[in-house]
Parts: sequence; C-alpha cells; structure tokens
Amino acid sequence: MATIKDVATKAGVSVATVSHVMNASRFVTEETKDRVLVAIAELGYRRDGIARSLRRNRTGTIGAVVSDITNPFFSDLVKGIENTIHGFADRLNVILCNSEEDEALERELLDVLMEKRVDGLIIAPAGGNLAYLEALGRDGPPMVFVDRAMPSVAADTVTVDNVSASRVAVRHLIDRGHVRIAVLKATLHASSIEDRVQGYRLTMAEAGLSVAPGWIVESASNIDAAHEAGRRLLALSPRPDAVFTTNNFMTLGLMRALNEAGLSCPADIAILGFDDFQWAEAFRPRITAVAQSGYQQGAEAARLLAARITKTESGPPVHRVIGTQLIIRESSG
Amino acid sequence: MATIKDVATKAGVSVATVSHVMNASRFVTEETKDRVLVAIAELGYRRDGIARSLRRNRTGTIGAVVSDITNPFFSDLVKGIENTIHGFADRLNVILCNSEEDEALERELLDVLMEKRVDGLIIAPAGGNLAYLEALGRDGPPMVFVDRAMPSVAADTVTVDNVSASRVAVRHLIDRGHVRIAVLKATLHASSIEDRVQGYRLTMAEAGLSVAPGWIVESASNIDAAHEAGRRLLALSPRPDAVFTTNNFMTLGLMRALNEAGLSCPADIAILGFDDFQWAEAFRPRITAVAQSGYQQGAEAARLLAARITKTESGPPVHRVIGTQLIIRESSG
DNA sequence: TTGTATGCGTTATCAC
DNA sequence: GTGATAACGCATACAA
Repeated sequence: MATIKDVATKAGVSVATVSHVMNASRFVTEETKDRVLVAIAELGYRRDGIARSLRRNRTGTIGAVVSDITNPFFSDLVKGIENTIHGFADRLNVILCNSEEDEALERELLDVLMEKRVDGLIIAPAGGNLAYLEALGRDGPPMVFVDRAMPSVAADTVTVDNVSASRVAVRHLIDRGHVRIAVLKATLHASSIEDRVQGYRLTMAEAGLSVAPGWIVESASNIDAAHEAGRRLLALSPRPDAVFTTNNFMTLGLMRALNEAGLSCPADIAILGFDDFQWAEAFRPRITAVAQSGYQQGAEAARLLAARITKTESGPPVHRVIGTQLIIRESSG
Repeated sequence: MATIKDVATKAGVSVATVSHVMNASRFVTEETKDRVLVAIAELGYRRDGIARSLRRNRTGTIGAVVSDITNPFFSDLVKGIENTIHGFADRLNVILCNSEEDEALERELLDVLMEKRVDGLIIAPAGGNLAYLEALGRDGPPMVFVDRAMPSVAADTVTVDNVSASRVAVRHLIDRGHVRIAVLKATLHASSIEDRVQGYRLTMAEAGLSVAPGWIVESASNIDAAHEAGRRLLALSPRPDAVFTTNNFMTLGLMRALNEAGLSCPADIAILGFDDFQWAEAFRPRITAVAQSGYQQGAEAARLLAARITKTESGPPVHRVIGTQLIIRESSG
C-alpha cells in the first residue's frame, strides 16, 4: 500500500507538499499540485486515516450505543444519526453497538469505543452504569443521551415528553369509557418506560380510577416475553377492558396473545400502544398509538453532538424534547 | 489522557513491560504485573487503539454497507453481523453505513472505510460500481457480499436461492387457482430482485400462463413509492387476481393501496410477498410470505469474514446459500 | 525476567 | 513556494 512518501518521491516533491495538497492547507502552485495529483492517481494512493488520527488527535468517528437495532424505533433513530452526522466537516462515521439492555455489555462496548478514541458518543443508556457514565461525562468525549435521560450525567439529552404523552393516551382510553385499564410494561431500567407508567398512574388517579394489584404486568422487552406476559394479563379476572402498552414490542406480544385467545380488538378489549408502526394503516386491527419519531431524535442528537465536537457549542448540557402525537385509530374502541 | 509512558513511570518499569502486561505477550512476574495493574487503575489509563492500530497494521474494525437500516431485513442482518463478529479475537467492531441504494454514495462510503483501514467489509451492493468493487476485491481487505451477488468480484457471498424460492411461491399462487398473476417489483440493481422476477417468469412460462404487458409494475424500494405503484397495479384492467411482491416494502405499499381502494385480501385479490414480518401472525390479513432470515445471513457473512481476517481461510471465494421457507397463511387465497 | 530503541504514516512547526 | 523533521502512542526486535 502506497504511502505519502511514495507519492512524494514519484512527484519529486516533499511529503509536506503532498500533505498540503491533500488537505488544501497551504498554497501550492498549480503545476506542482498537478504533479502530486497525478502521482496519487497512478499509485492509487489512499491516505492512512489511522496515522492521520494519531497525529491530529481526532478520529472522525463517533460511537452509537442502542439496545437493539432490530427495534424499528432504534433503527429509525440510527438512520437519523447517520444521515445527519455525515453532513459534517470531516464526514463523521458511526460505529454501531447493541447493548441488548445489558449493563455489563454496555460498559464493555463503551470501553472499546473509548479505546478506539471516538470523537463523541450517542447513547440510549441501558440503566445502571451510573458511576461509569458520570466519569465518562467528566473525562470523556462529548456525549448525548437519547430516548432515555440520566440527569446526573453531564451530557446533552434528547427525549420525548413521556409523562405527558402517556397522560394524553390514557386519558383517551378513559374518555372512550374504559375503566379497568391495565399496563403491559417492558422491564427496562429506562427513564422513558418509567415515565410512561408514571403518566398512566397520574391519569388514573386524577380520574378517580383505581389501579388494581396485578394490573401492571411486566416482561422483558421483546416480542416473545411480551407474548407470555400478554397471556397472563388476559387471564386476569375480571379481565381488563383496555391495555396501555409501553412500547412496540409489548404491543406486538399482546396482539399475539389476544389472537391466540380468540379475542378480538377492540370488541373484547381495547389497546393503545406507545410507538407507532409503519404498517398500522394497512392491517387490522388498526392500532391507536403514541407516535414518536426515532429519526428526529437521532437527527437532533447528531446535531447536538456535532456542535460539541466542533466546539460550536460549549455551554451547559441541554435537554431537547421532541414532540409526539396520539394517532387515534380503531383499537382504542 | 495518560499514556503507556506515564504508566511505566508510575510503576517503575519500562514501557515494554506495560505493553506486555496488557497484551499478555510475554512472561512478567506476578509482582511487577501487579505494580503495573495498580498504576493502570490509578491513572485510569486506556490504551490508545489508534496508535496500536498504526503499529499493528490492523484496526479491529470492519465496515458494513447496507442500503437501508430501516428495512427490517437489513436491521436483522446487521444484528447478525454484530452479534457474531464481537465473538472474535480482538472484539471486532462494526462501522455501519447506509448506501441508500445510491451508487455514488456507496463509492464514497467505501472510500472513507478504506481510509479508516477497516480489516474487512460486508456489503449489500447497490449495483453498479463494478470496476470499483473488482479493484477492491483485488487490492482491498477481505470482503463478503450479502443478500446480493457480484460474480465477477473476488469475494465470498451469502444469499438465499432467490430463483427457487420465488418459483415455489409463484407455483403456490398458481396451485391456488390464480392465473392473472402480477408482480410489484422494487427497482434495484440487485441480483436478488432480478432473480425473484426471473423465478416468477420461469414458473409462469412452465405453467403455460402468459405474463401480460404491464403486469410487472416497478417502483423505488420504499413504502411510499410502492404505494403509488400499487395503485397503478390495481387500476389494471382486467385486474390481476394475485400479486407477487419482491420485498417487504413493496408488500406494505401494496397493502396501503388495497386498503385505500376498499378491496379486501384475499377475497378480491391474493398477495404473496417476499420477506416475512414479525407481526404477520397477529394482524389481518395474514400474509403468505417467503421467509428469509436476515440474521442468519449476517451471521454467516460475519463468520466468513472473520475466517478471512484471521487467515483461517484463504481458499477461493465461496458462496453460501441460506434456506428460505414459504409460510402459507391467508393472503394467498 | 526486563529494558532500549526503532518505526508505523501522518501533520505541523520551523526553516529557507 | 517548498522542504526537513519532530512528534503522536504504541508493539516489538534485539539486547542484557
């Protein structure tokens, strides 16, 4: 593989000149510039980004840690990050990691990313790792949290207003006449999920509705576990007349259980889910849902991070709140 | 940020010893090892992966280029890559790039990845870029194609047997009594899509069924475009009695159009789609589909790549074919 | 059992 | 307008 030295020799100039041609960092006459360009082309020279990073002390790479790229919310989010971050000065790239909601794995991944000297970090924190992340916030590269907040860490944050969005959602169920409203909750140490349950509790209390013990059914945040939990929820007696699910996996799992039990929605039971689906309009039942844009959150996180990396911004941490929308369809009755 | 030198000084040993402790690359007495470890902990030392990469001439990072991480097939695939590649020697990481099916962008992304000196490449090629990829196959790092083949490039390949899978699918529609079978085709320069249409044509011909002009309706590979194309397809006269869609986006777009037109499936028109959906069982209509596992393809690609990177394998390019399954539900009539 | 010193390919400082 | 060269932080060949 050709190096800058080979190019210099071939063009009959010094390595300094070659470097300056590639970076347009000082004046070079057209004529020598041409000679350099020709040499580069003939040798198929590609500058070594590793050596460059070492010397410049920046890599042009950021790390993104999400729990599961398979969750449409996160794949949207990652796309938002990528499309946005590419636009910046030296074409920032993204190293993607799945934490699988596992604290220890998250720490390991962050260790590797730090070793790779990423210029910045976007994280949907799995929960826990508080001390670790606080330390990273102090000594590490710029960092932004997305989807989930960690107030004690010095980092920008992008979320939706989960409490309010859930209040609107549950209020809607109540307005539709439902009273035995249960929750299918993902077991995550994530502020977003906790806030959604919090919104539910507040709204129920306000409406003078009680939350029976056993009405908040939990499971791991994946379809299979949610399916199993959905079964348990449907076996409750008396059966709830509506369910608020805390994310898309829970909705999907519940639908499976419903289907299996031969129940129909909304006739037998109403459903309102957090997270919308691309296909929601085209299939039955049409699920009433709180829509939040993963793409927007990712894009905003990328913008904030880029501003920190380029030192355009250096103030105290900011918290951006992205809007949500309750999309009323049929499943809420 | 502490360097290996700081650690050496603090521990009262040479940098060589520190390096050997970290890499377990030569014997060090327990006692000095302890001193080094303590110094590392106290300084919060993190080895500089960039300097290390420069010296060792490998980065422990691979590049993955897919067209759109938002497509569930690709997010599954990327997860398969990640989960598998992490298991190898030096915890390989993945830089993820979306080519958006754009030839020029793909080239640009590959250029950046090469500059970053990735140890290997997994690509779902957008099509075109033939000369570029051929050159990369010769001079570049190990490379594996996934989902789509490029026979003239020296690289391992992982795909499904798209022709056969489509034959089985179309045969099924014919067996169900459909004769006016149309295709909703994604406009991609991808072998996979071409092969699916090829399977359709062969099967129709074999069955003595004609393919009327206009029965192969094309659009860009995204839901909105497919929706528009679906409208055109449904306006055909006489209307086809079944549609074979070449991927998940096309299926979704068609369902939207169907819905909008007030048609029901399978009563008014049958549908069989390439690519299955996680939620297919729980919503109506239940779509009959050719299921292929993106995860498996990604995992296999990662294994092949890792074998090349570690030089465990150095033979001629191999082509692995992953199995598919026709899942018969209700939409096929 | 451990230490010294070279070089990986750049960029940037200083010199001319 | 261009060149020589010292760093960047590590791994390793060679020495002791």
